[in-house]
Amino acid sequence: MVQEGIRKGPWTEHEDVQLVFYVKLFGDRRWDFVAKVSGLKRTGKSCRLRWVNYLHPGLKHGKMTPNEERLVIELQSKWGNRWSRIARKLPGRTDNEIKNYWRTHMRKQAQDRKRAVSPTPSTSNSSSFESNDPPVDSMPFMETKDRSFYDTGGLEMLAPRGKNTKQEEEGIEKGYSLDDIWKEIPLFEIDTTKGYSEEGCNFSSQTMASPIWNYFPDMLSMMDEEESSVFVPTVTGQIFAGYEQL
DNA sequence: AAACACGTCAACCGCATTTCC
DNA sequence: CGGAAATGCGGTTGACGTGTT
Repeated sequence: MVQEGIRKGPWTEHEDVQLVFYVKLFGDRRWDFVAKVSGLKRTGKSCRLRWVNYLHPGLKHGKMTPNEERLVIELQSKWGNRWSRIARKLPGRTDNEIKNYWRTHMRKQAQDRKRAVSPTPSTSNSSSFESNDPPVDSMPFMETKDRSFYDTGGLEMLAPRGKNTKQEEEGIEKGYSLDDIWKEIPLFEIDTTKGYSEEGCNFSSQTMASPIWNYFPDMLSMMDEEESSVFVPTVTGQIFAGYEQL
């Protein structure tokens, strides 16, 4: 699959919209297929990454809470750099995010250590949590099943999680600019009178991190039927008029 | 106000693992 | 069962934003 003209670098808003749309249609498993069918000049790999790290509904985009930070540190000391595994214990956080956090954390720590070449080497080890903290498994917000949370596998994600409300608030506090971005996506050209009305949209900011979902409320409920291929030409034709590369 | 240093984050790359035929 | 393709994971990099001098 040597695709010519593969795009790299930052994703545009339009690409995001397009990707979300097609992931909703075909699920988040067949990335090569999604990449091809969407007309995005991206590799399946790249699409997956974008989805997992940025577009997936339920992602938290704000700063890590102290609890999360603690958990990351503890789990890292327990499991090492198994970022995706650690991420599974932190709903709404991605392995990439955690990895990034850890790097920053370690750098800071290294600097601190350098500075304070400590006279009291009393267990100022990399993991100051090793002994004192309660077992991770007993922590309250570890309810995620072992399955990766960004494993939407289709429709499951649509069920309200009802867990993120608080974090959403925190996200807002951080000036979560995605909202703004999404609002400007020229997608509203979708004729909302044709079945994409805003009523009936249960998702809203409560459960969905990405406002993109507001644009596809009804479509989301159609996702079960993977074979919505009939749906594709019509709807996408409307939405992405001028972008069809199918 | 400009230059520099530092931190953060998105995205790429290569390798490993899993799935499919 | 073996090979090819797809997917997942972890390491790394580069761009950008912010703080400091």
